Amino acid sequence: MPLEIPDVVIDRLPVYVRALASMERQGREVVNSQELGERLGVTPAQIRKDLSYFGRFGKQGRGYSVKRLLEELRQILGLTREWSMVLVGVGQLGRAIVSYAGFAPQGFRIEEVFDIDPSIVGTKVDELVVKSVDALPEVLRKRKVDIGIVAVPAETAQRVIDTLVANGVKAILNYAPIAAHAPPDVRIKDIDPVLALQSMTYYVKSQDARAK
Amino acid sequence: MPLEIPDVVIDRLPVYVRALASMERQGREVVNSQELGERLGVTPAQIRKDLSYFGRFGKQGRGYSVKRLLEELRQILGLTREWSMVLVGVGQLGRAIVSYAGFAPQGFRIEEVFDIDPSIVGTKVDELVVKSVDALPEVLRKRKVDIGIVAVPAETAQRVIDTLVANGVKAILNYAPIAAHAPPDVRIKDIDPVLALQSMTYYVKSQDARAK
DNA sequence: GTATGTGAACCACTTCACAGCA
DNA sequence: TGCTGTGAAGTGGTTCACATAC
Repeated sequence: MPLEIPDVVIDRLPVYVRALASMERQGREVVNSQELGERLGVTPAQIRKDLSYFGRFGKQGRGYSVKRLLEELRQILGLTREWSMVLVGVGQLGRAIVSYAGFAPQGFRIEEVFDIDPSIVGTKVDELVVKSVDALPEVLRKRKVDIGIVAVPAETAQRVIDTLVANGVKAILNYAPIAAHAPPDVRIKDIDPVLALQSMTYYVKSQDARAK
Repeated sequence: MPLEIPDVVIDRLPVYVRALASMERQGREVVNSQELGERLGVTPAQIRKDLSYFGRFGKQGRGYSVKRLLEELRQILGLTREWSMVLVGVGQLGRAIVSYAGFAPQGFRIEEVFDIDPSIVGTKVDELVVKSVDALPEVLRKRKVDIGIVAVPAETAQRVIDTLVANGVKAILNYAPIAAHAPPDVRIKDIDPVLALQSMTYYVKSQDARAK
């Protein structure tokens, strides 16, 4: 229905969901844009505008029903169902991702894991038997896989992404330190703590200089 | 010198650095904004404009010296020195962060690790003896610590951040799933794969719907 | 001839401010 | 009365396009 919703808006919705879920657990029934904004470091107008892209979920003079808004946003984002993922790259990083406890409670399941190293293939990681990357295309064709997680070294990351894309994966979570390329209908999100650090240093460096 | 440089520009510089470093390793001497842009999925004008905030590093008709530009950007970002970090939270995630091989080569060193759990305090993680969070303020006052990494559960994350801030830490890498609060002179970057996944589902969900 | 550096034009997102509804 | 929803205004970042320099 809504045809031109900015990406930044979509990126904020999960943040709202997280806050609302927390409030719901605390038994809160109603919240207004003012309070939600303070909690999230966002202006109230921003929140209202964001929500207005999708409908009218509030009640004037009252605010938003926490439960209702949470349900609506989950619906909008597609968080009411399970999402199946495959992980490629079972090194240290890959192992950490498999055992990360944050995915499952939110409905994200790693269902298969792959690696290129023959000495790893066949071993178990957290209940999952590591398969060869050679088997990746076949598995992608057989199973319905929603999301690919890439945790291979930089050199092979683009190739892995190409394979995922070629076999119909439309969403990729990329931990490799590369600027990944993919067609516009494929979403890629990068997780790169080093880039995050390297931009923060700019500001800290400036502050140091000023302090002197 | 830098009048009003947008945060987004600063965020892109490390990406340029990474690409240039890769090109330097490959022996490339010169690059123009066109090619760099294609490599990174950014418009050439964007690159030129970004760089123009800091100086004139190119040569008309030729492009940029890879070596020179790399040096300049590293200087600007403060990547020519080592940065000392502390990690708070030595659970599964924290351990993975300590052993992450990507930090050290870029000059980011985890020098101390802390946890609240008495059964973990005193044990070793990758050469580092885990200290009690109670000792965190003292350590921060004694040692010069540039960056704090937060890998504790959501419930305690804000408290940890407050402690870091109260003791002079100006940059925080936050892995906890919360909207962290800090004064404006403290930079916080969040690493949250779940938020990344939860926004991608929006688009994949839409595509699925369209495909039917 | 070729690619940079940059003011100006453009575009996108954010914030304002207020009408409208509970 | 209080807070939402939303056009309109404002802000900030991106892209254009060309003078400039090699």
